[in-house]
Amino acid sequence: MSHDTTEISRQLRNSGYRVTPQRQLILDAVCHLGDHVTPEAVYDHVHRIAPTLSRATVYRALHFLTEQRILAMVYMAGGRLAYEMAGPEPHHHLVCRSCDGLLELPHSVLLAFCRAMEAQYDFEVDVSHVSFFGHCTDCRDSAEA
Amino acid sequence: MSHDTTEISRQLRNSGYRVTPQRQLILDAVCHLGDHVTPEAVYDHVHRIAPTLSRATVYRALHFLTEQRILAMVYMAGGRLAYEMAGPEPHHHLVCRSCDGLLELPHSVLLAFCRAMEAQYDFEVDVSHVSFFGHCTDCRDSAEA
DNA sequence: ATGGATGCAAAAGTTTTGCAAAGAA
DNA sequence: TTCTTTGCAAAACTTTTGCATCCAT
Repeated sequence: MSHDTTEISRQLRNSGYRVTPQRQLILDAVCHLGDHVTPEAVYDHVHRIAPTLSRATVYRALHFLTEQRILAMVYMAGGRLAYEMAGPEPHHHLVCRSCDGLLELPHSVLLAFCRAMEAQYDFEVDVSHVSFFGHCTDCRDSAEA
Repeated sequence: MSHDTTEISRQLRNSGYRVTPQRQLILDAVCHLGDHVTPEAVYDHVHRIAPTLSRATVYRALHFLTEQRILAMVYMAGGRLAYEMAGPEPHHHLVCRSCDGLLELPHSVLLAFCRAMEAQYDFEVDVSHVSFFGHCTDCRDSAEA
């Protein structure tokens, strides 16, 4: 996924925050590394480009960009956290416990379910991101062998 | 929830594992502490009863008992892991991001959804436990105020 | 120039591991 | 007796924090 640097910069500046080279590098890294990027992977990537960029800055930027809804947190198998670009439309993941691979799930498949939870349990499901864990075709096939 | 000590002991011994006082204490603790028990909470609890029981033993026992399907892992808000007794019937949780409270969801409400994932995406959702995050009635009400 | 952001280093928190000793079967 | 499990301590990891400095605006 790509991102609109100009638009994001404007959004941040309008809110009184600053667009620093570090934040841009970190955002580019998440963008470039894909779907479910761990803080450590981001650090490895940006640190090669900017050796003084510290882990603290990576963690702070990931939190910050998530708060600004530019990134979204993704729950991986084993309770680990990762990040990805937050699209305008929420989407969800089927996470394979064996290979850690992700399948994207359009938001529509969850809508009915969420409404049911609301009605039956008076609970507002956070639809910004949901992960389901399990096993993908490939891993099931190799397990059967 | 309570547990059948005799039955569990037999199961473990039949598989060649040992039933130690530590494992019994840890299992009792999870049982007693309820629905979503963190390793640290287990440690605090058992350590008061058996001061030499170490954190390492708690972690090892939790992993072990989960592998034996006597406990189940529960994903909490913020990516933290917790444990609970694994009932014969899988069940699921609505986890409130504000108060960390849990609502139990019967397995039946997920069955249709899982079957759809299987059919549409060829992905076998692990139905042993699923967590949905969001906000419960109480927290929504207080947020509105 | 101002105040938000960074870098460093240290601390805090969590989970894992090696190995000798203990103890369940 | 045998072999799993424990306890301790140390290590490995992950994430957070204080504070002086830097720099985007």
